[in-house]
Amino acid sequence: MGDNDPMERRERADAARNRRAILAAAEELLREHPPEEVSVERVAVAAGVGKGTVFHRFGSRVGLMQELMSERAHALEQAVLEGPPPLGPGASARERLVAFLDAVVAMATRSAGLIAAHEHARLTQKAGGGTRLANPIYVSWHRHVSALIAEARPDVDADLAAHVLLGTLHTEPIGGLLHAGESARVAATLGDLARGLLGDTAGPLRKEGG
Amino acid sequence: MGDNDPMERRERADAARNRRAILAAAEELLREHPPEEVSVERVAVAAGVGKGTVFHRFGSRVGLMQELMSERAHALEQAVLEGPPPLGPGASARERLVAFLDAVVAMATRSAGLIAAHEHARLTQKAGGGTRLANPIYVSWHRHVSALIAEARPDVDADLAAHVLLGTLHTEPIGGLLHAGESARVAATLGDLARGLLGDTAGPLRKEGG
DNA sequence: TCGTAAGTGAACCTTTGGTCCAGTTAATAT
DNA sequence: ATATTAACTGGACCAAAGGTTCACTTACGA
Repeated sequence: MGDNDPMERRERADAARNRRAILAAAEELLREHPPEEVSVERVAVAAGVGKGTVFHRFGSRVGLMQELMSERAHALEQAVLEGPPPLGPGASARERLVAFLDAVVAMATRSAGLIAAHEHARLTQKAGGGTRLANPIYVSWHRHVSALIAEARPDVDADLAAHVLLGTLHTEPIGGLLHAGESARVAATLGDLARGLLGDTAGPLRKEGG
Repeated sequence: MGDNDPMERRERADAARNRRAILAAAEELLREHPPEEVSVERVAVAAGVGKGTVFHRFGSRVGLMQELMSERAHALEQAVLEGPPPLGPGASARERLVAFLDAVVAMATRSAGLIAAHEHARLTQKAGGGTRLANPIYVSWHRHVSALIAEARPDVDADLAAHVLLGTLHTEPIGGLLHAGESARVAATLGDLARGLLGDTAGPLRKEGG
C-alpha cells in the first residue's frame, strides 16, 4: 500500500521521537492516575516537550486519547479480519460474537484507564460536537458486532443491541469492575446476554449443565 | 415522617422561590441546549439570581442535576413500590422487569438532555470522586432491576446484568436515539435482552409469532 | 420593633483545554 | 558544503467554567 513515496515529505525524525515520547508518557500517566488528574500539560511535561507540541501533533485531548486507543486496537482488528476462528472468519456468527466480546473485554481490561480517559476527554472538550460515533475504533467494533447479530438473528434490532453490548464497556460501574480485575464476570455476563439474545440452541445460560 | 416541626426553622420564603426559579431555569435551558452549553452561571442568570446562590443551595453542578432528576424520578419510585401490577408488586418478576424497563425508558426519553447533563457534570466536576454509584436514583433503580433478575434467575450475575441494562441509558448513542424519538426501539431491544437473559419460556424474541 | 441566622450575589481564584507566533532545525536542492 | 524552506517547537497567552469568599441584605420569630 503506497503509504509513502520516497519523494513525499516523511515525518521528521525529531517529530517522530517526540510523538513516541508523548504517547509513552500519556500511557504511563494513565496507568497510575485517574483521567481527570492527567492534564495535557502534565503529559507534555512528562514527555519533555511543550504543550503546544502535543496539540500540534494530536489536535486535541481527544485526538491524543484516540491515537492511544488506535495503537492497542490494531492487533484485535487484524485478528478479526484475517485471524483464525473463532475470532476470525470461519466460525458461526454466534461463536464469533462471543469470541469477539471476550476479546474486547480483555482489551478493555488492559485499557480501562484509557477508555475512561477518552470518555472524560470527550465530555470535557470545548467543541461540543464530539459524539462517540466519531471514534473510528468504536465504529468499527460496532459494525462488526452489529453484523454478527444481524447474521444470526435478522429479526432483532442488531444496531441497537450492539450499542448496548459495547456501550457497557464505556460505562463507569463496569469500567471500575474491569479495573478491579473482575473482567471474567463482565465477559461472562456479556456472553449470557448475547447468547440469550441470539437464542442459544443449547440453553440460554452458561451454567445450564450445573 | 417528622420532616418539620413547627418550631424548627422552615426554608425561608425567598429561598424557596429562588430554588424553584433555579430548577425551572435549568430545566428549560436543558430542554433546548446541549449540556455543555448550559453552565451554572447561565442557569443563575436565567433564574435571576447570583451564581453563589446556586452553589449555596445545590452544592455543585452535580447536585443541581441530581435534584432535577429526583423530582422526576419520584413518581416512578412510588409506582414501583406501591402501584398496581405489573409495575408494582403482584406480577411475576419477568413481567415486572419488562414493565420497569419500559417505564425507565419512557422517563429517560423525557429526560434525555438531563441525563446527558448529569453525566457531563459528573465528569467535569473538580473532585474526581463522583462515581455513578453516588447517585441515589441510579442506585435505587439498579437495586430494583438486580433484585428482579435474581428472583427470576438466581444463577446469573444479576448485579452486573442490571448495570448493563440500566447503564445503557446513560450512554451517548442511546441517549441520542431517545432524544430523536426512537424510544420504542430502545424499549423493545432492552426487553429482548432482558427476556433472553431470563430465558423466555414462550420464545426468546418478541416477534417469534411473526 | 429588634436581633439574628439564613440567604444573597458579585468579585475573585484556579484549573485546563486550546491558540499564537517567533525562533529553531531537519531534510532537500544546488 | 551551503542555502532554502517548510515543518516543528514550546512557552506565553486566552477564555471558559466550576467553585469559594465575604460583606451585605432580609425574612422570620420573639
